[in-house]
Amino acid sequence: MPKATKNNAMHWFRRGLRLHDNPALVATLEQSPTQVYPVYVLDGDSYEVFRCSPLRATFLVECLQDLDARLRDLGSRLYVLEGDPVTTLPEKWKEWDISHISWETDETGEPYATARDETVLQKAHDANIRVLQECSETLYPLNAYVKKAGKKGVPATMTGFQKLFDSMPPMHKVLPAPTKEDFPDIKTSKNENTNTTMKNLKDKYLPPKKPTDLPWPRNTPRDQVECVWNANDCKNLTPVVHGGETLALKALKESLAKPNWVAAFEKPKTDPTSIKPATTALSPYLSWGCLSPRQVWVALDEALEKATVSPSKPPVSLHGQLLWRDFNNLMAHDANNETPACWNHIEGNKYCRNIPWDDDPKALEAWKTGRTGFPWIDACMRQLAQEGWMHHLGRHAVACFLTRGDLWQSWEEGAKHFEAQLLDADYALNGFNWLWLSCSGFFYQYFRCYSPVGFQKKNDPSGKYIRKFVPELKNLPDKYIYEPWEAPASVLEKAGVKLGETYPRPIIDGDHKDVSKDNMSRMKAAYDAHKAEQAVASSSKTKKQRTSE
DNA sequence: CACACGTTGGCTAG
DNA sequence: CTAGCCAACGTGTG
Repeated sequence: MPKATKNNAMHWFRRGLRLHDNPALVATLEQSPTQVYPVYVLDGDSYEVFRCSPLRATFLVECLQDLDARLRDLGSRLYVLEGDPVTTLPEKWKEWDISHISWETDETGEPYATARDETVLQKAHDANIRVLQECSETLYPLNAYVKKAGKKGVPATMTGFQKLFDSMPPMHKVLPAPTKEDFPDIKTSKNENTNTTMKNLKDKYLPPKKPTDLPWPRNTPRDQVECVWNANDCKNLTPVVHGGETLALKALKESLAKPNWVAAFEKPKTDPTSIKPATTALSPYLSWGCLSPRQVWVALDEALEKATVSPSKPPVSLHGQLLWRDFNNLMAHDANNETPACWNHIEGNKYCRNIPWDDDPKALEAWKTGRTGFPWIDACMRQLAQEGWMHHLGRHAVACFLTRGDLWQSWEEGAKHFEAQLLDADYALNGFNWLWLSCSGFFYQYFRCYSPVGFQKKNDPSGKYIRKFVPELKNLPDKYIYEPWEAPASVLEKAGVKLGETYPRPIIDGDHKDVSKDNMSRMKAAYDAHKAEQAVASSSKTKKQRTSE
């Protein structure tokens, strides 16, 4: 029998945990491979798993289970490997006689993924394996924005980004999910070897069943892992959404079922104290890639066609939310392009002002655990722990409180906690929003400060949101639900609240008004110092230019 | 150099 | 419910 040219494909899922609009997967199938191995590598050191709460772990497990089920519907399956992709993948290339591999490009410059992909690329080259990479994490490839922006560089304001976006050519069309016919049919395959291999793998490399099946980071001592938990911590959690492409597509359909709601959507006007999310809550699906942003974009277009009210516009509209996402990704890409690995750090981040934050582990811990003594802040933080989600404006309030507003703690610490806890934790978006809220970058009006007391009284005067997530306060009368320390002793007693025992007194020294005023002058000083630094830098630059002339 | 503007502040007066 | 002030940021445009 003549030896056929080998043509075995591997598609490596990382983010992009979906079949629809997956150009890298399609590119692999277009090679008409004899066999296809869709793989996912469980990697404790990856950005997604390194800091991973039980809720995030559960979500990932659900995504992988769903992906496997959807592939099985097409006569294929998912192979879940474990360990460092840099060594695990090459082992399987050899074992499975792979000739080409595909994956969705990570363009954000997230340091772990960037180094990992460079190594895998090199090893594939050495092993004579063809690599097919496609961009589908954003509406346009980030590189396409960079090219279009040209010499003057990418815009660092949303207005500028919107102009750039409007100048882009038509968007790449949404690719449908592959069908059964796109996958090789094992049953009719005449290749004996392939059939035997597939049979031998039948009970191997199955997706994880529970969150505790996920690996811990390989190179970090257990006590230094950011988020340590066990099976017990997985009980009684109520995730805002469950993982997987199937549920993602269903949620998308349901979100857009009311065209007039879509058209009228204005993000700042949605209610953070709603018990059921007042927004679409599609962000976890976009973050893990269960949903394609282009798919959402097109679905929004279709919904708007059916609307009878005039549509809101970016940046507050639903389309606008996708623009923010691309903009944030572009900023991360640009920051990391110049000084690698800086985006979720202060050090070396060209978009971040260095503000001399305090370091108070007790304050940080109180914030993380929802025990600051400010019921609205604590309710938000406890919703995060309970559901893996909180409304965008809640995130604003707690981020402001932790940093420039009250506690004066570094946004890096807040960002790490969000990365561990949020189902939608996203490298680019999380970094951008912490820069914004702490007034370290992109937003500078530090005199606009959220009140941890009054901010949501307008939406929720009776404090039903607080009563749900901070149940030890649930019997307080409306008048004191946002500020229990103002309540007379008799009222507290009647509600069963003992301040300092059943619920903390406010963590800050004095009134929020006074503390935030003081912090504003600290911001002013930090900004002045920054200005002075800039002046020195630019004058030394001018000098250099003169000397070189 | 002046001025408008910036996804989503708080507060008070009317 | 709205307007205007608070004290006053940086960026982009003319």
